[in-house]
Amino acid sequence: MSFGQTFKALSDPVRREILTLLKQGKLSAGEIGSHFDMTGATISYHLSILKKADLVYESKYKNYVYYELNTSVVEELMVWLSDLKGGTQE
Amino acid sequence: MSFGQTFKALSDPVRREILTLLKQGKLSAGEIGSHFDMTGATISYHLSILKKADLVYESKYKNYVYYELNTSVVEELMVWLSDLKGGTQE
DNA sequence: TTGGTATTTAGAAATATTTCTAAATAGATA
DNA sequence: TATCTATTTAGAAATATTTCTAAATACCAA
Repeated sequence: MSFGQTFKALSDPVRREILTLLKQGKLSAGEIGSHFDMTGATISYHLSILKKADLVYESKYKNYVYYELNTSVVEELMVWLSDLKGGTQE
Repeated sequence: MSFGQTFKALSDPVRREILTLLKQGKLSAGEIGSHFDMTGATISYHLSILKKADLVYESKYKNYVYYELNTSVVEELMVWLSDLKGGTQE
């Protein structure tokens, strides 16, 4: 994981919306795609960016690929931001 | 402020290092530039991105332009990330 | 005013990103 | 096996980003 990669992943509105959808729980690539007016190939591209940034992980069942939020990386970002702000609890 | 703009600003390593330098306090554009092996024009470009993202604000004194961290936007990002993770205090 | 220092703007080149269409792969079922 | 559905990969086009050099602007000081 690199902060650059993670922040870049979060800079795109489609990817932020995918992550918001995944707050609800695991979804397949197709279910995610149905929320957007884009081709499956484009959604697959965005999912690959989120995966490389470790913001999601994937699991396979039958011929579906499911994606799920990885909250631990979100926490690492919060720590970095908190440190930037100047101290953990102020 | 838009989250997209702010996350994009944070995705670049030079800009993250500038913000880290500014944890110490206010610095002029030239002082910031002296920490990098880049032209002043390039530093000015990065500062403009940080300014548009509201991550820094600037003040002028004599013929210097000083930059300072704006922590309130950092807090807004933390709130967004915290919500993504699912709840404020868990 | 003239010249000096600090910073930004303009324009160009190299590279990266986002999207599409078309083709490829993976796995399920008839 | 043959075929269908779900998803990813490849390649291309449009756009955005990052950096530079050169020029412009801003402000101070002699």
